[in-house]
Amino acid sequence: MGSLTEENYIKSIYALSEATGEVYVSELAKKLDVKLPSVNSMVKRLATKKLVAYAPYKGIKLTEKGKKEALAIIRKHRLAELFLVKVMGLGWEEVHDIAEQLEHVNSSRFYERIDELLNSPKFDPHGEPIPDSNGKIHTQKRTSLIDLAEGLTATITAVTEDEKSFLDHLNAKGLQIGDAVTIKKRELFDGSITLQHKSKKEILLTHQVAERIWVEMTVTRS
Amino acid sequence: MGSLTEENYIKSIYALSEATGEVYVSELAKKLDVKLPSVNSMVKRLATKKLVAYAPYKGIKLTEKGKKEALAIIRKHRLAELFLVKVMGLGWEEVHDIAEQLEHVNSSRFYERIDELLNSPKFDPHGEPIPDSNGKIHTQKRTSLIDLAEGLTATITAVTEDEKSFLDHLNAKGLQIGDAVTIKKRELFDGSITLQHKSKKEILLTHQVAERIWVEMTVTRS
DNA sequence: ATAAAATGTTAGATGCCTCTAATATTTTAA
DNA sequence: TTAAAATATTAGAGGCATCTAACATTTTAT
Ligand SMILES: [Mn+2]
Ligand SMILES: [Mn+2]
Ligand SMILES: [Mn+2]
Ligand SMILES: [Mn+2]
Repeated sequence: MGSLTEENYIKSIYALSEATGEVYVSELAKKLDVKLPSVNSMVKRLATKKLVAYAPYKGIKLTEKGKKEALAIIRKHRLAELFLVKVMGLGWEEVHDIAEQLEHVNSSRFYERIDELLNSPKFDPHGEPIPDSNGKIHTQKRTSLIDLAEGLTATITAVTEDEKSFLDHLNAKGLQIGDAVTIKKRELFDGSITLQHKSKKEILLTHQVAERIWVEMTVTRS
Repeated sequence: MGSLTEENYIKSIYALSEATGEVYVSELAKKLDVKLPSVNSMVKRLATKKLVAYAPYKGIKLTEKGKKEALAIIRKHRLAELFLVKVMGLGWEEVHDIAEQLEHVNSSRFYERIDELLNSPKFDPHGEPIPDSNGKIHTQKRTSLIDLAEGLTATITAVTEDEKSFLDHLNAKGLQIGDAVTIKKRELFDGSITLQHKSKKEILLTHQVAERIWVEMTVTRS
């Protein structure tokens, strides 16, 4: 295992490569909030350790070894988040920051027990899939709320952010994973969406918020 | 809060000062398994930060600020250990190493919840007192097994080590905190002790082991 | 009072991780 | 095809935490 810093680089490279394919040194610098030369030298170190392959102007790519390490850290992060919610009773909006620390705990026993206590869970509290202990991850195809036509009903399965401010916002709106929602109105002007919620309340979401919410279409029978 | 390294220095200084009064740079070096000059420069840094007062050849002393920080870390360590045993179902012999990592987690929510779930516990799984959130700690006067006369009965309240090998040894002997034991025989030659245990078995302990076990005299009525 | 033992310091270096300032290369767009 | 934009590198430095090698001071025991 590498240092804490190294682990955070690997994790960020993985996340960015999922989102955008290539990862540029400059992107990584922005994500990690460090300056370019810092990233440059770390990427060299990671390349020496065969954790990444790097070609300037072409981007950084994790090697198999790097990918495996990334998935191990993500597994620990997500297991920790779910544990904090299910076993310790914390809110889904407050677990990410703690998991950022717990993901670096080096103890197979600790994570074995968490996995057992949660009965080998498949999803974290934000609907993100938890890689299994071999690093296998089930990526689902996802539909965003903004891609749903008026009148359709769907179930919220995940959100793409675990930043506290975003989750606080959803809490305030009364939205949770598992909730069924119907698209009442889509505004052409600003992309905002009005939902009909099980609570009978109508909920207005801006485009910015709605696009971060993933849903699964509710099966409709004739 | 300081760095992880700094926290470990503070904690070790506290532990050594409990055991021996003064703490010499050389002692600390041995305990932390680093060389003298490393300790020398760190102690200077800690002194700059007003965490310790240091006089060469006289020893290192924690300031009030340093003591407060030490107790906060010890509190987190011991809460974590008990949590790992009581909530997560790990054995008392395997929790110390994990707690060494968890004690550095920076999250008041995390430790608040642990404290609540455990109902503000007073002792860790090895019988060590848990400082309260203000750093107040209840130090008990302790009697070692080796100071008990033949024929007396006492209850095991704590052990002075949480090293795995020592606890594995006690597990193998079938001894736990809370067990009542009677001194059957004390050997003059090597200081070893034979116990009568609730399990009806007789247990032989070397001096080295017995001196690390604390007991409370069982009240005897006439 | 002196020598021995215990305790501590300085100098100089290294690895990790970061920075600013200056410069370089590659890609893309006019 | 050249200029602009995007991307990246080098040089030189600093803080933290560690080391080895050499040297220094204080305490203690004789
Ligand atoms: Mn998270
Ligand atoms: Mn999550
Ligand atoms: Mn411990
Ligand atoms: Mn303990």
